[in-house]
Amino acid sequence: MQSQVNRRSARPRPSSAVTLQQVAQDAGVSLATASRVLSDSDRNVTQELQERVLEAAARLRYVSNAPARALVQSTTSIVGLLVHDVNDAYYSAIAAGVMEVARDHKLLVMLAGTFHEPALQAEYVARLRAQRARAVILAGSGFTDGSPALAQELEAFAAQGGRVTAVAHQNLPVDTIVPGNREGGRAVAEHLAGLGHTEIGVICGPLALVSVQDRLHGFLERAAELGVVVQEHHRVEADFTRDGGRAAAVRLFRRSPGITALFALNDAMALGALAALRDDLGRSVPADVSVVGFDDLPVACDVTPALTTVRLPLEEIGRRALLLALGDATPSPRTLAVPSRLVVRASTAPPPRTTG
Amino acid sequence: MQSQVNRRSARPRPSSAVTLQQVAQDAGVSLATASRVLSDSDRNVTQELQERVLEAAARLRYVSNAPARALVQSTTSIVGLLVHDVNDAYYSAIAAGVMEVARDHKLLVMLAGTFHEPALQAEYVARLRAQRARAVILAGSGFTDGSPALAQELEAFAAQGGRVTAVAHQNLPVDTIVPGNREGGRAVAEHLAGLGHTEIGVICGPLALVSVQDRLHGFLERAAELGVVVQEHHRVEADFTRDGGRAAAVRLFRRSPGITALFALNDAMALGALAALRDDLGRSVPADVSVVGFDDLPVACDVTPALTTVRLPLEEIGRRALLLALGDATPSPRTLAVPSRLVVRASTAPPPRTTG
DNA sequence: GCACAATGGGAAAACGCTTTCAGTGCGGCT
DNA sequence: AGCCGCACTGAAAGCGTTTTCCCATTGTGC
Repeated sequence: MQSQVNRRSARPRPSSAVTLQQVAQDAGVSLATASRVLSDSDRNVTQELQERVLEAAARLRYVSNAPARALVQSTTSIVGLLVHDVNDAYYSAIAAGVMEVARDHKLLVMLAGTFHEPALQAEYVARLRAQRARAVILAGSGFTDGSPALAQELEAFAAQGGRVTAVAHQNLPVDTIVPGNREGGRAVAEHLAGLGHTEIGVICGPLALVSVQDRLHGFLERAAELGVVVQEHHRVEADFTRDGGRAAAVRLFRRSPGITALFALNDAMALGALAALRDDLGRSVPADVSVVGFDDLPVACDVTPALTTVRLPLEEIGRRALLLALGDATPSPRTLAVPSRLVVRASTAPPPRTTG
Repeated sequence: MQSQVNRRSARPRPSSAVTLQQVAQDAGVSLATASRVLSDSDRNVTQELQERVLEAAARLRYVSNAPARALVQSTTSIVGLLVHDVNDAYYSAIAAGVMEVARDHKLLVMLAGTFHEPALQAEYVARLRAQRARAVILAGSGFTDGSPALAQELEAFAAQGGRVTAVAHQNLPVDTIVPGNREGGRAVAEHLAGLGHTEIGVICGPLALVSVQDRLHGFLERAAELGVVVQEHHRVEADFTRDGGRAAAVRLFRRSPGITALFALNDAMALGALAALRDDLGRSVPADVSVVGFDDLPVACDVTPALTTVRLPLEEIGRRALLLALGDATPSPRTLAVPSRLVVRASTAPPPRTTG
């Protein structure tokens, strides 16, 4: 007895949406003709009929049913954008670049926040596959162990004709953008070593992240080349966030008070470190301790002292990522290197004299 | 003779996507049964068949064709989110709230950046209507003159069964979230007047924006009540950005050097003003000039001095906006007030003694 | 003036799915 | 034992498009 009620009330809606059929009727033409007028087909339609259809469509405020269209064409104008955290300036910047290209190409962007859960990442790719999205952009850095579930989903997506671009991922058989992480790490090492620092602390993000690994290894590599050894206990792993950076800085200085320079593997953590040095540790920057970040988020030049950091052209990365996915599929997978650049500001200086 | 060939080769792509038909075949059941198993219908299917279908689906990595599904159900799990600028922390925060609720409700979010062009706003609503989106959230503040094109599109969208929530809009016949803009403005007036400021400059965003108007009027209203008159030439209109705020601050102080407090109508502009005071005007904050912002973006506590501002619970606004759109449609349109709160930090202090 | 190509319009098929409707086999009741 | 009803499966209709196929009409060359 309840099934009746349920079934009725479950019926979604009258859905009074205007259909092409109605437009055709209103214009006094066939369905086929109306379709030809409104969906820039290559078939010609008489001026006269064309106008009648256009007018009817405008009058009825007709917009074509995208799902129906997608069904018959088996493609859509949707692209997916996967990020770890929507409310992170790093991803906002990338997203801005993506949106720009999307606007120019009349594409719709589906934004998916994975909330740092790897499982959600694969799930979203599956859903995007279900949507028959044209492309997916993995903006968030990948994990060094390469999640197999994600790889499988991407494979299925590609098999279906979807395009994929990954940013800072490893071992994924898709077009990949390689930001100058390693190179940026090297530049930081050079800068700090050049200033005369020898006791350098490093605040890492999750070591499982590809970009963390690249930045760290670039840094260690170049530091070693320059004769600066970063001791194991001068490195701490932290959340890739402001709070993570703050806590890590405190931990690090409690352990090794002699540190004169701090390299945080992204700006968010550097901001936290700055706060910790100022509020928790009472050290002044750059007089007592130099601080370097990574990414060059807009905030970097608004803090005091302005943060020395490595600039990654994030919007450009977003643009390139989508463009790559929109380009020829033939010589795939390709990789595209995007260079980074050290930006020296006020947060770095030579180490204090070892007053004795 | 050619028709044979054409029919095969004209098909857009092999589109090797797995269909439900194939799953059914693989499982040795009918299309209907497979559908019932995979689309949580209310009909029962034998344990045995259920397993066979599930197994086949997993083996073939089947995901249902969302457009096809949308076509028959005439609804989707898509919600649209319209913002003015993707790369603006204000919208990132709202978006984060929206994404959170979207994740919990298994919805897909289409993010549309209008790049401050009102025309794009209406166009995106139309495209979202074409997509049969379930709801649209207008996160960007509306214009006081209420764009008629947008209103029309929204009406059409609603007529089709779509839900709409607007944030800080006026005269739109849709559910609306009213952030405590006016109230926040009042709190700022009280704070500054209480400190003893009488020469207060205001850096406004575009006056056509509803939220700018609300913040400004709340401020002026309360200031007047407390006997503080903000002269016309102490108010400047600027871009709602950091650079806009910076330029405006310079302009304002050139014109009226006697100002002892500055109220920027959002944090981005306040940041610019801080930079201008420090780098261009050589005034110290808060000793010479007090500065107040609005929004309480995460940066606000990272700048020096930390910014006194009005906190708007942006993520909460995002969550509420989507929840509102997902709720009952019956008692619509509704309005939901979200309170703001003054957060006093280090950028405000009593005015300097009028040294004579 | 007539076969023939070219042009443009309309009927109908197909896209992949959900859901209705009609069936089939089975157990329980009188 | 026969019938009804129950529980399930499968065939088929339809969602709103695009696109094919076919037809009618017109213009063209001999």
